[in-house]
Amino acid sequence: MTKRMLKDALIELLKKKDIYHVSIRELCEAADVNRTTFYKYYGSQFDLLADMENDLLEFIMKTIRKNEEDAEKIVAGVCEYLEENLEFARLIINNNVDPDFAHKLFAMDAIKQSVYERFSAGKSDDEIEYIYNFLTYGAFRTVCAWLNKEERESPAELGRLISQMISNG
Amino acid sequence: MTKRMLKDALIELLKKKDIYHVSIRELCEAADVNRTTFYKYYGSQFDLLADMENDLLEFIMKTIRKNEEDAEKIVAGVCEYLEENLEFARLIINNNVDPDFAHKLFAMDAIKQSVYERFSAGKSDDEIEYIYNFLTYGAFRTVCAWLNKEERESPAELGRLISQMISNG
DNA sequence: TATTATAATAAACATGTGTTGATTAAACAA
DNA sequence: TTGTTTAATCAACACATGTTTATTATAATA
Repeated sequence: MTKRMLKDALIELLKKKDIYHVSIRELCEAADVNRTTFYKYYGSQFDLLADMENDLLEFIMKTIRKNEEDAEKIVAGVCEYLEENLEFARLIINNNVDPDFAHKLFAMDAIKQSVYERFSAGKSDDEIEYIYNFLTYGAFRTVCAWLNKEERESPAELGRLISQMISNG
Repeated sequence: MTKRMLKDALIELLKKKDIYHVSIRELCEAADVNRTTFYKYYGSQFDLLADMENDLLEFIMKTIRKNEEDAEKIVAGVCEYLEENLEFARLIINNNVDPDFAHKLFAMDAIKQSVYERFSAGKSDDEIEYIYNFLTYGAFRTVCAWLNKEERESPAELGRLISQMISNG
């Protein structure tokens, strides 16, 4: 598949330079794909990276949905997968092409629900929405910091820490 | 000043299209600045935008540092300024050129200190660092959501809400 | 005033971008 | 096999990018 070759080539190139300095020409050359073909699928390097981001998201969603128990288990599950694909995950996270990636990663019913259950008492819808935003992005950033560390706690431990922060402790 | 003209021109262009579709040629034309001159100062559109981001940060820091009291007042102060420059602030926030913008915005001693005072008991340095990350990015995202709303609460109210979320309530 | 840094312009060049229209290759059903 | 559809290539195009080298304004200073 052509798309696969382009993605693989981009991963290689991103080890040497950041996304802004990857030219479409060299990308196509590395992937051995015609430049016209690239434009048939993507509009830019960023588009391609965004597509790879979605691959990651989809895979995580599939992996996770089996055991949608509580927030702690979900976060731990996500982290486990991210750690298994450490290089790629770091690459996606640190190139932040999509400002809504955090939202997509943690916008799961199970999490939203647990936020509502925990915090909805006596709060307006607007306030709850703020809280939900606050928590998902806080959690996301925590996961990023964790991923970029060399000596990481276990995914389970981080899940515990984050769910503790969410319900505060 | 040449830089000023480039910045003003970019603001105008960003009202019509996003940063990826602003060409340096048209930018220079709009600013009435030679293209070579542009490259003397900046490497790309993104560079220019990042510089504008720093302007915003610096101004906020100057405005805020007078009354570095508690987290609530600081957040309220930041929001107040952002609201006064609503168009520009939205533009910067929604174009997220710098993934560390959140950190820069809230990485103030007063905030860090209040996090430490509130949460350091019985926690390792690593944990505290996670918490600090969690809270600053959560707060940042909340401010973003607030800024993008049409009918916003007052800055003081948001400051209250965020400081509540930080110390949990 | 003449002198000397500094900022901005201008022309030009090789390379990258995004799009077109025409051609070839591969896959598959009739 | 043939014909048909779809994917990929190729050549060529106008335009943008990033850099260089030389030239002209515009200051500030002696």
